Amino acid sequence: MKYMEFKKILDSLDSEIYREVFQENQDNIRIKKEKTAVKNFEKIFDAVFQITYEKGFQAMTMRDLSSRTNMSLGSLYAYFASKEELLSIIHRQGGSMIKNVFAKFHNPDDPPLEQLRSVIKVHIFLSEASRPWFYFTFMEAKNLDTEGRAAVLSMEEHTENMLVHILETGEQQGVFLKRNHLLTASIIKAMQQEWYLKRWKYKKRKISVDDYADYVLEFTESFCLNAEQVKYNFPDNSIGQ
Amino acid sequence: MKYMEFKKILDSLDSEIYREVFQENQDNIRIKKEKTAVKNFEKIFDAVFQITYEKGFQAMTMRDLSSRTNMSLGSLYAYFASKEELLSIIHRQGGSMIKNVFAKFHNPDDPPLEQLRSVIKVHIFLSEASRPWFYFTFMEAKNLDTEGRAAVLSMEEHTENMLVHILETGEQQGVFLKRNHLLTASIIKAMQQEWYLKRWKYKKRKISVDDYADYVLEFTESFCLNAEQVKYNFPDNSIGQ
DNA sequence: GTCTATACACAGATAGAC
DNA sequence: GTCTATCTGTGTATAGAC
Repeated sequence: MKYMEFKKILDSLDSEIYREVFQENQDNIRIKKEKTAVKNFEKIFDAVFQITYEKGFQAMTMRDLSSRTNMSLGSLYAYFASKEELLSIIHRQGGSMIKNVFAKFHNPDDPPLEQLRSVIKVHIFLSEASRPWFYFTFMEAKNLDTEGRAAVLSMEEHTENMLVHILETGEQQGVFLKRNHLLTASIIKAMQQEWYLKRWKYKKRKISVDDYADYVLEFTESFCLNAEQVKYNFPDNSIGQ
Repeated sequence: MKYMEFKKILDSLDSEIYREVFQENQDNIRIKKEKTAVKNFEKIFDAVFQITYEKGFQAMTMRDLSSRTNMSLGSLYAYFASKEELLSIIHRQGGSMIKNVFAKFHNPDDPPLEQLRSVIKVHIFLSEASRPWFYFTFMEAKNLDTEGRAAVLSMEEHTENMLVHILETGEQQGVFLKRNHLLTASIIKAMQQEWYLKRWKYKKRKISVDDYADYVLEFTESFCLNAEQVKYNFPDNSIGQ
């Protein structure tokens, strides 16, 4: 799968996000018209991502946010009760979106090698499509309350466990080598993270997200794959699609 | 090399750091006695690292710092002119320390494979020994002024170029495979970074820094090493020490 | 729903006694 | 060198007109 295909499928879901934000917080905000709320939540979120990328959430003042959105302070507070709640809304919303996408693209009945490739690619592609959110979550997690931090950690563990399970199944089937699968999973996650934390670097070097994902796959497979078994299953050079 | 050996060598240099901080900033601070300054700079730096790890530098107030160090606000301002200058001092000092250590442990005349192993290990070991500083630099880099950010980036490029050079030399000698060495270097850096960004995770799982460094090496070598050439050079199983 | 004006708290920083 | 007390700016948040 290439990034463009992924993006197309994703976009068909994407428009729902801000409607969800409105509906989930309907009781706590003063805005009643869905159309207005959706339009402005999008504007607010985008501005938060921009400013936070430049100087961090703590350093962002409500006046920064006001001037970037062209909304007054008073208006902003009609959409959320406090700066801290805004942080919490962004986190919650992003988290639920991520989970949905993963569930949609993951098929536990595929053979392990295919699952491994798919999980790695989907994670990198998703972090490309929603880079502001991934970056934001990583950098601002420490500003969350206890509950929020727990949610971030549980997500981290969830994706790691997914990888471990795939690697173990593959090992049992003789496709993957015997390794410390938990450590392998952590290192794969580190490579995925690299993409959204340092994207400016790859942009400068004209490395596309497809290039990067393929390289991560190659790196990972050279370590995990049982070469004998693979030769047996794929006698021609169809490996790597 | 094991972490313990590395740490012993490092400690013999380490005691100098706070004396350097004093001497380099002697003109800008009101404290005149070296002994007092050194003792308190150490206390201040440690407190900053602790608090920043919990909530970030922006969110740290001078009053937080005051109560954590048991020094009054007035006293603190005898050691630096402003909160921003404190940030700058910490960054500058750490940067110069890192460069010294790298220079001390890197021998460009060693064979490429040995250099690769050494650079990877030294980086991980150093980030273990000075984890608060590495973590601080990564998370707080965006709060620096233009000059400071440029320094961080140049350090990042410096270590990456070191790796690229080693991989190229090795390829020419037939020890390493032909790869996109710049991408390989970036991914190695991502694996190194994982250690100091997520150290709590490995502590929980009882993975030591030696375990982790060895795993990174194994991972990297399975991708980079030219298996034929290695067999030729090391007919027995002495590989990996 | 959005605005301006403002309350109130708390941050960084300094003065000056000891 | 260190302290307490205090100044001053700026941040979050709200009240109330439109």
